[in-house]
Amino acid sequence: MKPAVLYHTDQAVKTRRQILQVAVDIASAEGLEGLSIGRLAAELQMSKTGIFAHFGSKEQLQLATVQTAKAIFLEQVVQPALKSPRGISRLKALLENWLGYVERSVFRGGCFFAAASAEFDSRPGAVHDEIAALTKAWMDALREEIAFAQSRKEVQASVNPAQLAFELHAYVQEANCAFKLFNDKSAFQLSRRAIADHLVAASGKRTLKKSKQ
Amino acid sequence: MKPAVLYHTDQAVKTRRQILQVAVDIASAEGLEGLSIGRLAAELQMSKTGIFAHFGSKEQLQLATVQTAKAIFLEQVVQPALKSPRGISRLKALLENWLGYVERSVFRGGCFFAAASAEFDSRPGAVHDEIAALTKAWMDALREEIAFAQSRKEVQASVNPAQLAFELHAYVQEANCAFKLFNDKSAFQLSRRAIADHLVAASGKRTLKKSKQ
DNA sequence: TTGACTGTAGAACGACCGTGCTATAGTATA
DNA sequence: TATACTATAGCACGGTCGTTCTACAGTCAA
Repeated sequence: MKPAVLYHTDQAVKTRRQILQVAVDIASAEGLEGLSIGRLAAELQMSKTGIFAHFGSKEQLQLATVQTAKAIFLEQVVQPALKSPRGISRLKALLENWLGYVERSVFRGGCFFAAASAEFDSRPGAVHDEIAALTKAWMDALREEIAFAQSRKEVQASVNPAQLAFELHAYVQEANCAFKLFNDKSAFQLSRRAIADHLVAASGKRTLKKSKQ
Repeated sequence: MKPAVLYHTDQAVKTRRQILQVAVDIASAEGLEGLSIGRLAAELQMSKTGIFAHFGSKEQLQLATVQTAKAIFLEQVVQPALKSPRGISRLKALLENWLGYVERSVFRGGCFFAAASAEFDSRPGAVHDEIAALTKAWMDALREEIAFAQSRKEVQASVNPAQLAFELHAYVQEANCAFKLFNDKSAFQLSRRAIADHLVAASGKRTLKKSKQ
């Protein structure tokens, strides 16, 4: 592998960004292995070398693609949620933004990380490690938000934050899987209902149903 | 594609079975696309032609592999649960057997169908359709068992069977994903806890905790 | 003993893979 | 205007893929 050339010019940065935009789209639907350099070259009307030189190896291309997906995820899911106040409110925003990001097909193949996780969960390497780290960070974020909500009495003290995070994450993941496999949007409805009911239960309020607002 | 030869001799049936056993193992860990005929030939010390002739095409090999996985799943998860009486008891058995089948690594790559779903959810074809049909059948089985439990008053009338099936399925799927990605068995504990708590809630009994038995 | 048929091997095909070498047009610097 | 360097192209390599054609040893029926 060539030690990944220099490439610091404005144009090079722009080209690299264009490549990665297409790469993320392909990878989300056909996997990070299915993402081939020849395929990218054809799609971008460039030579294979032209693509390759920007990364130096297939693995580096995959890692850069994951970083690009991470940036999109942060922009689409996490950042908008930061406008909501910490605690149950932000937790709801994170989950709802996640569902929205899958529902409106930000990535052609559904959640990029769900697809990448399934693809790399049984093989070693830097790509696996990166995806595992990012997934863990997301789970940690959910758990910490729950813990914060608990400190504000928005969530009952008897709730185990890791347990609740596991369950909420399971709901959104399941929505993604069901939607992609059956191409049926009703999975989002089930997921939203599961989240809402569960959060009500965790809050301890019997049946709230805030009338308006 | 050659029209998949005749092959009805005892020996041919045996060979085919041996091939598929290895195929299922490879496919669960490296995907149905990663399952290559050359790889299979090397593993079985046969020629590529020797393998190929049994199926006629890669797609037929993949479909046969899915059928083999289905048979194993039925044997490991569904059949043992049929010993439990219908209703909440059998529902619990189905879920627990599923967790056990992942936990003891019946397939090297975790749940075969979870992996195959993620791999084929974004592409058309017979393999996708078969996997979707099998996944749907499993979901239907959960839902029907819940509906039966409801008819026996084991589950509250207010519960929507499809909703509960979605949530329970989400828990087991999440256990599989977390276990494979992080190689951490604690996911099973979280999953079991989620299932148990949820079934208690659905049964309507406030906090049962049957003392012994 | 002959002949048909079965299961497998060997070799080859065209296509695509990731990667490396070399050349070159374009740009920036001197 | 001459020089250095950047970003990309062209081409080729060895390898693997799914697939096909042909050959052949083994078995079984006549």
